[in-house]
Amino acid sequence: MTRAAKADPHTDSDHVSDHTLRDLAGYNLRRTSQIVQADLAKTLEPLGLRMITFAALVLIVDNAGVRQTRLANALAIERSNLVLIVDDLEKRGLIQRTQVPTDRRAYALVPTDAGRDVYARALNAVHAHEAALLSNFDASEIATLISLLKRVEAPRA
Amino acid sequence: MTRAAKADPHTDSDHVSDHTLRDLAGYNLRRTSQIVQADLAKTLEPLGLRMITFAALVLIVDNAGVRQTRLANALAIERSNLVLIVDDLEKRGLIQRTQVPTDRRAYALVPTDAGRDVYARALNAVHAHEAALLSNFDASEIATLISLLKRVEAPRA
DNA sequence: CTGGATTGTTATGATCTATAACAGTAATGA
DNA sequence: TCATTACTGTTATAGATCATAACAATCCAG
Repeated sequence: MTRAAKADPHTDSDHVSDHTLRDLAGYNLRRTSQIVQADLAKTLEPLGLRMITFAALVLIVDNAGVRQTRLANALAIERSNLVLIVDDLEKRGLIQRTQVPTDRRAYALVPTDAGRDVYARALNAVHAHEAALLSNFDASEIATLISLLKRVEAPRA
Repeated sequence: MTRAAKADPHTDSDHVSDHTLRDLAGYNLRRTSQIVQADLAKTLEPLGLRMITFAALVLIVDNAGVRQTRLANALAIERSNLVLIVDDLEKRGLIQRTQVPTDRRAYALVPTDAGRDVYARALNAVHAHEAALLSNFDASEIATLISLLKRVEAPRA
């Protein structure tokens, strides 16, 4: 047996009270997000995708022809950090950088058939993951959670 | 004027649709958490605290005498990473590593008066920050948000 | 046409995190 | 008792993540 079974009622030495932190939305947000992201990463790993790579692929499929700067804005990451992500997607044949006729600086990002296929499979995996993650939530609770999260974010948009 | 005022109704080239991602709890969690953490960091910066250092200080004040391994568990970080955090708090005179009579390997972490003072001021700042962050939420909505976040996390505890 | 802005890119440093290894100490069980 | 095992704090290290600055090529406004 591990140390978990230890019980020593006359001392609280193995209980750390974190109620002060747990009353803070920010702390709960941080903790919950950490857990969910770690879990999601495991879900996407078999598909060879990281969270941010998956998100980029989704936006490229849903917005064929999008350019990198706009994609970076939508993902709330720096243009410079998007470069390697797009490189990765392109090297694996999931998207292509195509010329924009009206602007020779820019690339229009378009998905390949393989990209659309991985998109579909990844999305299924993520949806299954979320269903498992939120198995003790009903539909309205999930909607409430997402709605509240968006509202926290919204005033800054 | 910046580029923001541009409007070109016959093309959606400056609108990136992210509804697929926005339907995912995990993605919203990630985005919201990023924003809140960045904001919280700014709140704590004037006090010389990082998020995790603040959290550690709170737990040490609320659980005087706690040992490092238990503190790391409560914060969900590695023992090794806690060392520098505790070093920092100790160097700045906010806590002390004191000997545990019954176990010469371990240190009992106790706050100093200065530590309790910074704790109080930091907590006030964070509470004010959260009030501003959630200014368009009523009390019950905040409670709901925190409760839902805890429930996502709970099955893994 | 020219100066300023934008696009994608590279390089770089800061921060954060997980892992492995270690010495010292404690606990366990034969 | 003593030998093995487990735990504590620590150090070192490598990976991931992220923001910033600088750059050439290109576009745009006056």
